[in-house]
Amino acid sequence: MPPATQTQLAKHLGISRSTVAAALNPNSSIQLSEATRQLVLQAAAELNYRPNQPARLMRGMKSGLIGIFHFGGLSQVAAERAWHASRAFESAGYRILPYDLSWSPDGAGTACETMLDAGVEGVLVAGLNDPGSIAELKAIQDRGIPMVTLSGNELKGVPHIRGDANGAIRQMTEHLLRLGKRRLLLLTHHSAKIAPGTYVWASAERLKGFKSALRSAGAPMVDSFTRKAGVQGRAITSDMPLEVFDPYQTCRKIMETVLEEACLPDAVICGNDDWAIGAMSAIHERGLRIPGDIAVTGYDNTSQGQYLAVPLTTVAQPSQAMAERSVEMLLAMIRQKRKPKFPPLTLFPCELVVRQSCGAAGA
Amino acid sequence: MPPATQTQLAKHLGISRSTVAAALNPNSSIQLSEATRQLVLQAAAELNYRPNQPARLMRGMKSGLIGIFHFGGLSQVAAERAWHASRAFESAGYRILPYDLSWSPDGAGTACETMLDAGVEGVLVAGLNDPGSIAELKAIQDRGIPMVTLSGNELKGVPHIRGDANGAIRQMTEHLLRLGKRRLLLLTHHSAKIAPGTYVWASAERLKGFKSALRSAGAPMVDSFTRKAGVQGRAITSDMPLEVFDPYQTCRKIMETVLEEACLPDAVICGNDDWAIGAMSAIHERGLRIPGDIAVTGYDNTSQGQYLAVPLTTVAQPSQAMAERSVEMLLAMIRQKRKPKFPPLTLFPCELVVRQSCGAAGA
DNA sequence: CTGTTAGCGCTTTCAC
DNA sequence: GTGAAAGCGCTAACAG
Repeated sequence: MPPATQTQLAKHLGISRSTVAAALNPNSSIQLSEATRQLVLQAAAELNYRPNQPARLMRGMKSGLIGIFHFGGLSQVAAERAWHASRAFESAGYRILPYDLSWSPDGAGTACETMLDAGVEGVLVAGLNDPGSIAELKAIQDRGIPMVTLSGNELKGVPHIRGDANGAIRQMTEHLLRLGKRRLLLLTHHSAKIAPGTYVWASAERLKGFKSALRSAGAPMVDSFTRKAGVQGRAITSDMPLEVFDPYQTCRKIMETVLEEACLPDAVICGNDDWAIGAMSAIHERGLRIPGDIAVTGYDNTSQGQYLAVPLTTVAQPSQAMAERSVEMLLAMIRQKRKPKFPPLTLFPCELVVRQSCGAAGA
Repeated sequence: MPPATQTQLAKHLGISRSTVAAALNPNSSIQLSEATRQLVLQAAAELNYRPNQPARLMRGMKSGLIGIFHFGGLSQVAAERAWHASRAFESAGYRILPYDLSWSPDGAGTACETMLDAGVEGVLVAGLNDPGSIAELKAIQDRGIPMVTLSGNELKGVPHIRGDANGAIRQMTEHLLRLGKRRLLLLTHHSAKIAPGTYVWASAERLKGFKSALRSAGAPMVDSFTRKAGVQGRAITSDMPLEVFDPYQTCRKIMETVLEEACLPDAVICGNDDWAIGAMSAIHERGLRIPGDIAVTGYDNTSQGQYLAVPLTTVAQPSQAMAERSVEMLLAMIRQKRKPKFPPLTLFPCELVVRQSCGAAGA
């Protein structure tokens, strides 16, 4: 049941192939009578004609396809980014080839080949954090295919767009200090398998913001909390492997260990909402109260946060604006022959979403 | 930077194209000396040769690609199905083209075209529930491309695999009855936009199981609960539109309405875990206790269920086995010229996962 | 073992 | 307006 070809249409109608081609191709250089055009179009519909993409690609035609890599379909922010980007590409007349890399434990290798084979004109890398995969994207970059990275890790020579994690965590820390918290714990992740030299901003920038707020408050960073008076800050950057289908687990384990120590934090700033949920679970299990005993905050403003027993204070990124900006950039790069110069880094400010888990009175 | 072609390799080496082709093609009918083979292979690596997929496709070669449609990347079961299916396809030597339809509000139309253009040899429809999309898959079916549906809606003439929701909900209902629950409420969803004549098994089968358990217990189905003694069953099938990024919302709203009634249920059986979380949130908001005042159960055994303030009793499907079975079927259909006859429906039994939200003592 | 040739479906250029 | 012909990169069938 393969669809009819132009040759078949031509034979069927008793005309030449190029006439058929011209009729089927709206912006053909060659003009023909409306009558024949309609004749061809009608026959095409009847005989179930369908343009053969491989053949067009071989002729050097554009595919109209944009590849979207993302990582972690389960993560709501990742999904939102991809969603908004998809909408934007589609309204610009492109089709998308979405590829969820969380299903490719062996990295992005085959995924890149599939994209290349499909003839993508540009690639949006939306939230790729896997250390191995990011390197494999070079295959696409080397082919001269425009690329933009949106959140996730950076790739040298590729414009990068992300939320201002530094500023957000600084704000969050200041917020908790204002609420009277004194022993603040920051929990982030930094894969042990990451390629050396890679800047893992997700953990590094959060740490910067945390430290900067504490510094302004004149508080020291410690390795473990003490009962001394005054504010103390502490950061744990885990390199435990993450479970694909249980994003809560890692932080729960970390928190369980922390809760066995002599002096506990009274506020825990988690790197994302899933981690916050894991931390909360460990805290509840221990019979402690949130936010009474320990405040917990997240990052990403996923919908779950609103449905927890103690609604989650978190950080909201402007996902839509970020996605749309990245699409604009990518399309500009595709359309202009001379590569437009975009800044290597575009930062979007984020907002605190104050609910109850931080212990704010007004929540 | 397009990769080198075979012609370029041949020119570079001063040999004929077909020699190059034979060297590059392991199972070529033509044998050549190891020396020349190596020579070609080395040159291929040096000049960055990469087979041109469109050209091979045009020669009628197999793509080695399997399309996977899924719906709801945010849903963990959907992701698990896709994950296990991907693994299975890959270990069978196929590459996959994953396409998340939750990003295509306009249906599966363009997605189908992209798949067709890429030359997929088979398509696995994993958990597609969207009413419009399912019809559009006919485009693929009509092309004679093997297809299997895994969970989600059925498609006429396509083998379908799913969990035994009927049996699972019957078990769940019996379990709650055994725990002494008397006013049982079943909450399911059934899109209003569904094409007439479509069997929406997800809600229908759950309802069957629910009714069958109640019938065995001699309990009537009611439209609203009363204070009369004895067991009563009630079912609400909502057709509210679902929010892509907030799967909890719908059931929360339903539950809020229910909680305003005079006589409340003492057990709520939700169609999936997300709904259970939404229901729990409404119940907590109201100041009621789970499971003390109202027991709540879910379906799907997503990881979240373990991290809730009251861990969720739910139903676990054998996702991996189901995914692998569907892969086996699809591959058999692809490999055998004469279509193997598979049963139109393959049912997998599910298991209760008893935690605390149902009020079981042993939990 | 190697080289030549044909042709997959399409677009484009050039003659009629 | 229409037709003929070339060629994208590849494979397969054949001849040398």
